[in-house]
Amino acid sequence: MVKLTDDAQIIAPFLSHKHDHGKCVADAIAAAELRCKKEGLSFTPLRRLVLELVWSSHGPIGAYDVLEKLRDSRRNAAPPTVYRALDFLMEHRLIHRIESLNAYVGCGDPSRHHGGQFLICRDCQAVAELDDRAIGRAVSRRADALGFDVQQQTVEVIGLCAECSAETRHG
Amino acid sequence: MVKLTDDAQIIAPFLSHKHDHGKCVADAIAAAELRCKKEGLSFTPLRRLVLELVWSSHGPIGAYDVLEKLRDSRRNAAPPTVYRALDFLMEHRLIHRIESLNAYVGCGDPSRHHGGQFLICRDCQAVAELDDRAIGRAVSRRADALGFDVQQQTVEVIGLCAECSAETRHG
DNA sequence: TCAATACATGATATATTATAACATCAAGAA
DNA sequence: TTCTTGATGTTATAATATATCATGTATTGA
Repeated sequence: MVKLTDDAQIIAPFLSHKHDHGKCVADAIAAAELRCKKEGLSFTPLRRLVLELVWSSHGPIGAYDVLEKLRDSRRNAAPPTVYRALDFLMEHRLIHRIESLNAYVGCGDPSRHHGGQFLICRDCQAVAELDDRAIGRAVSRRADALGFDVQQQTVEVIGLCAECSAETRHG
Repeated sequence: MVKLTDDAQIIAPFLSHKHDHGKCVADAIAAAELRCKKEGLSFTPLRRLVLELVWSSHGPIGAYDVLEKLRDSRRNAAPPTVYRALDFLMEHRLIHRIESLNAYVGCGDPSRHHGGQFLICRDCQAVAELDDRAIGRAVSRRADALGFDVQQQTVEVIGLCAECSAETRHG
């Protein structure tokens, strides 16, 4: 996790297109395991596997793509199998849903409570997850002024990540 | 349109649950007509009708609900009929899509360019559309810091509007 | 005016995403 | 053990969205 100021943190940064992804996945699973243990959650083999599959793409992945991968090991897995596991993982904030893509992405830091803010690269599909309180506060301030009781914030920014943006400019 | 500060405007406020909605729709259509004329856009009867239907609910409405209403006057309308009209209206910012609801809502002020920020009431489905530059700027600042080239911002806040929130508290 | 063109719509089929409903199984509590 | 609860299996279907090709209509430019 990269600390920018007291106020803004990058929960999951954009990564070089060729980072050590095996380690990413392993770390994420370990963190999830830890948190489930702490909170007495039932981190079953299925849920663990689905979490691995979501992480395996290291980008937003659709439920049916997860299902396809899941079928490598569980031949008759059906949509509810996947959606139930995804629901569990979302409920306990181990993954996030990207509304504008109908897709799911691993949470970069399940140990902390944070509003999901995402930068999504249109080119390489990479996602950076932020926790920028300046953003959250700007939203809350306006909502408060209108007497609106905020339950959930969705902030999704589509564009080009630095790496892809550079590639585009240079040919 | 309500001006809050130099910086933040409510494009479309929460309205009392019983406001004069006929006027709302009429105003929206008139504004759309004006803008299409100015920009030489083809505001066909179908597109106009779909825009009216989207406004008629004065809240987010699904494509298939629009389709159902459309069939009152166009018996064999099919999904592409609606989706094409919705695409046109979105492209020209006469309506917005609420990603977290898979639904569409009339744009409160098509004459100005603005990032869509929405407060969505979970209870009464009302939507307030904002253009709060503090929010937009907070997002842009962070994106810039990461070299991210922003193309589109989606900010959707789910919760309870003041009216529903009061009802909840008082029984 | 007429053909050529481009845009808009009609019509059919199908893809993609998500949930309902009910059956079965497995683990722990009474 | 039996009961209960939560997790998963299984089948069916709902809800949302797009592809494709045919047809119609408005403009425009020769």
